[in-house]
Amino acid sequence: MQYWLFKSEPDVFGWDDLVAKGGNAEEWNGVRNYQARNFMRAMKKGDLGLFYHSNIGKEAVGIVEVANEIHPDSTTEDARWECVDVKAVKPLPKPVTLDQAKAEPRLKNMALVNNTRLSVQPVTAEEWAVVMELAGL
DNA sequence: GCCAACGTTGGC
DNA sequence: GCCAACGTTGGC
Repeated sequence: MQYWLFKSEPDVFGWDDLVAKGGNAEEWNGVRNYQARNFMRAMKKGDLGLFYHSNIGKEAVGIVEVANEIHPDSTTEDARWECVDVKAVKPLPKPVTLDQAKAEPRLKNMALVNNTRLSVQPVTAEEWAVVMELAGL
């Protein structure tokens, strides 16, 4: 069981959009970065992830689950690009902001803090536990 | 809206 | 295989 973080601009596709799928899986397409794709390749069905809003909000707002493992990205003909499917699990009672993550010493090594441009990234079990604590779970 | 960081592309 | 040019992301 691994933990991940998925970034999305909420004005393009936000947490509310995923929740609106009613628990159905949504293709996490549009990733055009090898590092991010490689992380998706490593994902297993049932892995959990944070849903993070970039630009607007800059906070983790919900928990998602990997519903389907890596497969071709339906939005491109380019076979290099693959993606997983995710579904909404539950919202965070208290969203965890980027500022909070930066201010929290136990999260100082998070990719979210150090590698801002990486749109799909791993989260350690320790970091996950801290985020859950900050989120009120 | 700007800019820094970073990744990719393409000429040599 | 190097590196300059360019494009994109995302915080501010």
